[in-house]
Amino acid sequence: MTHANRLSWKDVRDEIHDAILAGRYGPGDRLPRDADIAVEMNCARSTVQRAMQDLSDSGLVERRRKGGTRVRSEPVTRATLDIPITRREVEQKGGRYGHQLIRRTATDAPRSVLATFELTEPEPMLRVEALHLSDGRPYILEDRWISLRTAPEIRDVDLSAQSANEWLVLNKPYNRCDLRFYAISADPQTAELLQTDTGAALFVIERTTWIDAAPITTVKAITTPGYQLLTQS
Amino acid sequence: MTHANRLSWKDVRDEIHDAILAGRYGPGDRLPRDADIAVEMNCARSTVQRAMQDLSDSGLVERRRKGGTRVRSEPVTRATLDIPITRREVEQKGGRYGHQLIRRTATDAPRSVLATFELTEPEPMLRVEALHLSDGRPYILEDRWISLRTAPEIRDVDLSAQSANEWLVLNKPYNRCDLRFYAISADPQTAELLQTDTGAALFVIERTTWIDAAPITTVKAITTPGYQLLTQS
DNA sequence: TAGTGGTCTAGACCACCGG
DNA sequence: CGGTGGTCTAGACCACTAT
Repeated sequence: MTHANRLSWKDVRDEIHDAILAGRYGPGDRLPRDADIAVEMNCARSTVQRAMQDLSDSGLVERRRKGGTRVRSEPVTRATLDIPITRREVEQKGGRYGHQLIRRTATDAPRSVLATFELTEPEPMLRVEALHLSDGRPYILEDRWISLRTAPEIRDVDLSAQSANEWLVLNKPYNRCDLRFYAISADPQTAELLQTDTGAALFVIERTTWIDAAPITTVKAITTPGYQLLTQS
Repeated sequence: MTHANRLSWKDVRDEIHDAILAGRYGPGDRLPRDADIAVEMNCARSTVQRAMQDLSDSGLVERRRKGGTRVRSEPVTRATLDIPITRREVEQKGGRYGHQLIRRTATDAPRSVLATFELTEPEPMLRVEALHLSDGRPYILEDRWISLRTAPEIRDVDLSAQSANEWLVLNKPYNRCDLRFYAISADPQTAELLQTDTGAALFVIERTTWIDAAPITTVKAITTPGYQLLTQS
């Protein structure tokens, strides 16, 4: 006779997952304590803990000390996005990457940019407008603001040789990153730069980064028509 | 004299994180084995493992058995998105939620929908077009296909009382979910339903779900102008 | 303050995969 | 095959928070 195989945390996770989906626990219901589940399933408590951590990460349950584990009452679709640096993205699609520096201006940040960074005091910044190319054709138009307090070295970087995108990724690590997605209609100037029609619907990715509370950069990346962003499968 | 405080896995993570950012390990470089780091930092190997798991989840390093831990050579911005059910989203913004069933059609899936599900055989489906409202005004227009093989019960649901969105979330759990984001120009019909102008730039969220290999639903959610999707902070 | 999840430890064995 | 990460265990203590 063979004894039962040892349970893995994924087995525990799936069992609890199925129990919730089967309706044995409804939204808001409290699950048994980890320790009790461990006894019931004949495994160590840390194995249950590992399973619960995963269920919590994926948004199915919520855990609180003393409060126990509860099924999330408001279900969400939770997904992970990977946004590569633009050069890498172009090359992975089989294109030849290039970029053009359009304009480079040192100036104080306008109010809208300060608001994005959650700042109230004036901040000296470098504004960089650049175009990323795939096989010589426009791919992404970026309008970027970089804090000269947090990243003064950017003054001495030749941004026509290396895109601000890449320099920052390699030299200015961040702690916090906010993303924002939406659609805009191409204004005449944008349309011309992206070689498309005025009024075309364009997908926009805004990214803002900080190191601790210090602002690093905020960028509005305006993509060409047809661009799609996919989740990791 | 007090002895040094015990290290937490976050301390270990931050230390390694900083070492990478400071350039002590460059893209593609191999880090020491977990066991060595544990000795060096005077903690258990499992603590290092926990720290590394986090760094791996966040995309900074890649780990392989026998191959060791390496700094990811192509940096990515990794972010987590929470997409709530529409009713909840509207209510959270302080709006009054409503929805209208526009059309409901049982038919075989067209080729484009089959392709989305990665199917080659014909599949009977229910197509549901509906409008989500906030304070009586259009909020999201959804064009949804539901597999009648996987979710036959949907035939008997009154979709004017409960949106397909909510019924599915509560009754048809999924295993796999693909998301896709892009922008479109409003065609005349869409513009009328969303009470906006033809040609307006609209942000679109496409979501496709499966249970194991079986298709459940695919939905194209067309948002009203100005809609933005944000990451969790 | 007591109950629950969160973490650390030390040791063991397993699973994967590069050489 | 051997080296490395992945996981399990049993036990201990800590940290948060509901009651």
